[in-house]
Amino acid sequence: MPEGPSIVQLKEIVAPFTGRKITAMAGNSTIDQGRLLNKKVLAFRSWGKHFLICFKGFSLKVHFLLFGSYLVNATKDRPLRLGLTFSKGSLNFYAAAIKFIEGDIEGQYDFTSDVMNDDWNPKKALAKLKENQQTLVCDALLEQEIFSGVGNIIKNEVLYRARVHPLSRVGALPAIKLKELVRETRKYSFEFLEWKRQGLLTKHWLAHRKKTCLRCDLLLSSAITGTKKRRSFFCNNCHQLYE
DNA sequence: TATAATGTTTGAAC
DNA sequence: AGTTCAAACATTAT
Repeated sequence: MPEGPSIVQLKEIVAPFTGRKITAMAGNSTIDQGRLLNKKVLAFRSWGKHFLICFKGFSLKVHFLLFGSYLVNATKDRPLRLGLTFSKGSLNFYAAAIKFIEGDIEGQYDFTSDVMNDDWNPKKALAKLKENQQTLVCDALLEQEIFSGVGNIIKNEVLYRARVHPLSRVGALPAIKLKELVRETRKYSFEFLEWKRQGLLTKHWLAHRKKTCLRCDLLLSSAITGTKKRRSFFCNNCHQLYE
């Protein structure tokens, strides 16, 4: 359930718990759960795929990895990782990686690299890309220090829209194409969020897990690509390979 | 029902 | 000592 936009949606869903005190904790998380008792949530924040629950002096970082999930005011038949009970309602995490972060969140995260953040800085992303000339674009898009929050779906959809072959070298892309990639990554991430809210995300996939190219009507290629070894879907006809 | 998948960290092996 | 790689984790739609 990861990728940045899904975490932004989670923030929206739990917003009513802001300012609430935790009255009980449960679950198999090995963190010092007692520390959370009677603590008031100051804010829910996020950085890429990191979901952050901020308290005075520390924060709780929740990462959903590949299979993590959450339920609000509900439980399911799976081992509970961490359950937070508020005076009115509860927030339950399953199969997530959870840790404390000490001190103020500011300074520990560079929010200008988060594609969903108001402080997102496309120029910085572009500059970082230019420092990675040899990197394949399929890897570069998944680089959290450059595009925090981008996952495999966003990668595939952005490359399809920009018509860039996943095995292209960053350094081989014309400057204008590189800019387009950065712009499209931000744009698609917000479309992802909107479609996710509507429950129509998968309906709008153009490339990810698709079999045929909507532009060419040809079969899409599906291959594990890059050093990150994640699957890419691309059309050998309309995705341009820059090398 | 077997498989693949919206992901990252860790520690062994080169 | 730097780099690569498999393992581990853990769930569910297709």
